[in-house]
Amino acid sequence: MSTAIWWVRRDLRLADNQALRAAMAQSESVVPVFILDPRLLASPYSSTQRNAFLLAGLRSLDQDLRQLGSRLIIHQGDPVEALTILRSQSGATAVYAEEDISPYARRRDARVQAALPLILTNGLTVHPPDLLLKKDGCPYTVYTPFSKTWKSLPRPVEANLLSKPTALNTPKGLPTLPLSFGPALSDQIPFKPGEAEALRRLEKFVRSTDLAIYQYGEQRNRPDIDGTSALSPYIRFGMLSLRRAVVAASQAIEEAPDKMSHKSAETWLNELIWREFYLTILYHFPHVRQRSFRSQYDGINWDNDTQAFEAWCQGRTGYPIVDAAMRQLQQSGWMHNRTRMITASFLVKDLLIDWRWGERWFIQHLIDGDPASNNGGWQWTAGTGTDAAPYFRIFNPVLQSKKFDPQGKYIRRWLPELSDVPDRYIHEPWRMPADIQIQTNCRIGQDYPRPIVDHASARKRTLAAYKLVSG
DNA sequence: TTTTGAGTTGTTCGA
DNA sequence: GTCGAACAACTCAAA
Repeated sequence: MSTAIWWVRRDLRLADNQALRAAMAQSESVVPVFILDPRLLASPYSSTQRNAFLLAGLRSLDQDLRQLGSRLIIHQGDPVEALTILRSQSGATAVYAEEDISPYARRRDARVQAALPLILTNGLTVHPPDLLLKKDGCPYTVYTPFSKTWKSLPRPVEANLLSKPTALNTPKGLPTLPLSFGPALSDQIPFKPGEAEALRRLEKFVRSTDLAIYQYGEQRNRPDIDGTSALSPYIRFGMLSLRRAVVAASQAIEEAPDKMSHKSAETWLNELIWREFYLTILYHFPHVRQRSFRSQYDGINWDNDTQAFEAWCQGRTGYPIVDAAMRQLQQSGWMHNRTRMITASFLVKDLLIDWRWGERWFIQHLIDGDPASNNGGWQWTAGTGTDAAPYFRIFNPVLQSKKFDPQGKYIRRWLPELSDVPDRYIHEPWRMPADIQIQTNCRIGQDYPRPIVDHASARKRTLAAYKLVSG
């Protein structure tokens, strides 16, 4: 009887899993394995809560596998060694895995491929990154033409998605580690791990009676409203395939009742394509993890004030929208997309701190932290990346706050010390007269920090620093 | 090869 | 208070 190993990495799902499908097609018996790679778990880019989410996700996958008569094998250690051991224990003839594109993953897979019969399948992206190219054969570096070509290619349809396997034959008696170890997921993390939860959320977003996907265009920018799909942690770990999300988006676009709804659903699809764009960029330009995509910006003379950086990390800059967002990140492991841009712009352009410092802090705290999207977002904000914001486009944290959190609901949720501050001063509490500061228990400089920089002068300093290297 | 049109997410200033 | 222009030219993709 032939046996194959299904090596789970960031595809913690049974439905629409091309690696699992390939393993099942080639073998009567399949061994699902996850390898806890100490190099990843202890990396300076790892996050305790993201690791906890992963481990909880593995427990959930193990439960799903038990229902099929199988189970998830856990190994700890170097992947080449672990797979070699597992191969001799199980008598497997091949290892199947979904291709990953990060520089570390590709080096690791090349090492495994040199030692073992490893077969990589597509599935992380809808269109493989080495196939979606310009007519001259080079990769796209601008989003709009990339997305046009992406949309011109055949779209996945529901019928083509593999339904969940109904049974999985796995050899018995393989040694495994218990999944009870490791950090626990904090109760403050508003994401329940697992494939079932991912699908429930997707259904709710695209089909619920409140038509969330059809209001996405307007509501997605409001951190005070639950207007986003909040699917990013699930897509990050493959509890939901990008392909399945695209199918849902395409159906919603087709069935849209009016023009605005149509546009909204199209906007959400574009967000999925942005994810694919940045995965493709990292695949073709791995140097972006170390340096600016546009090399002239490596010469920026950053201020890199460690005290200012610490204030930003801890949410003590004195700008409420920035501080609320940074506390949301630390407490809940997630941050709204609009405030990711606001806080990133503040770090880079108000504090003149190297975008890589912020990139690292985000990846150390985000449950959905993904090297490709995180790097793409930071380089976009810093103006150093592909298709980046022009460097003179500097967010004004007060205007952004007034525009996207008009009543200060988001601010008050994450900054209880500002809960009694009147609406009039909620976006810039340092303007409060002294008597109101006392009445509302919010003395600036004591209960809540004074702004650590003046936006107008910080803006001028940054424009000058960028101008020096651009041109 | 040269040319042409276009490019996620803004802000500030002055009329 | 509202509006358009300036920010600053540059790179990319495709004809």
